[in-house]
Amino acid sequence: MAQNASLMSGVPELLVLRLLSAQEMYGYELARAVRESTRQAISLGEGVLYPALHAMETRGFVKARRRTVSGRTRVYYAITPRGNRRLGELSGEWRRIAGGVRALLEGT
Amino acid sequence: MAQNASLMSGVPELLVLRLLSAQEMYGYELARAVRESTRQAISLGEGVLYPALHAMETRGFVKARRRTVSGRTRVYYAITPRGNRRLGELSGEWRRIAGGVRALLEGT
DNA sequence: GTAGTATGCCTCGTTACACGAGGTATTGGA
DNA sequence: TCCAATACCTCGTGTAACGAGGCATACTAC
Repeated sequence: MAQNASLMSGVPELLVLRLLSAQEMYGYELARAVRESTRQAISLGEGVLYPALHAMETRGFVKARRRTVSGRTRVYYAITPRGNRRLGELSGEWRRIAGGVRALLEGT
Repeated sequence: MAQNASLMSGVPELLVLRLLSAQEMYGYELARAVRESTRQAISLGEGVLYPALHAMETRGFVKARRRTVSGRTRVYYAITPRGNRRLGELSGEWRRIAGGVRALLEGT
């Protein structure tokens, strides 16, 4: 699936935070969840997902917790209160932008 | 109005092409039209608009035509066939992305 | 046994682009 | 005479998506 950098900006963070607001998840699981929840419309490459997660951790939006399951190391991420606020901001922005684009595209 | 770079990527080009697909317009006019058509949701700064127009001209999506009106020089832009194809692609991408985001946000 | 696929994490370099700040110039109204 | 609106432009900065590459383990099929 051809991703379009120039239309995806900010979206990965929004999607990840939204998924984590429902439950703790690990990276690989998040990748799958994004594909499924967007009905294959969006797929986050690992070169996008992992750096995004690290950045969000640095900024205090998520908290990481390593855990080994059947010989494999997973890094589980949980959303923080700060991350929840961020999610609120981002989804507000998204609604504003998406609403504006839709208004213009459908033009009166 | 605080613009959010990380959610706007690719959007300016899409909006401008869509407006030009209805009629020829000049830069300043486009800026106003974007604000109005998006119901003040989106405002393209000149540092975004003009470089975007130049890039689109270079890529053959629009054609520029200078015209002096009452002592002021305006640069009118018209969409090209190539630009129309580009518009089709971009709006398809947008629908895909926006649909995916909406599906995930509203999630079950 | 061993080859291939799925799981699971990571980083680096490139490219693209939004944005603010700054610059120039003319017109017209207070 | 000053200031807002019109109308164009560029440069530098910062952010972020993306592909390609790398590492390692588990499981399944041949």
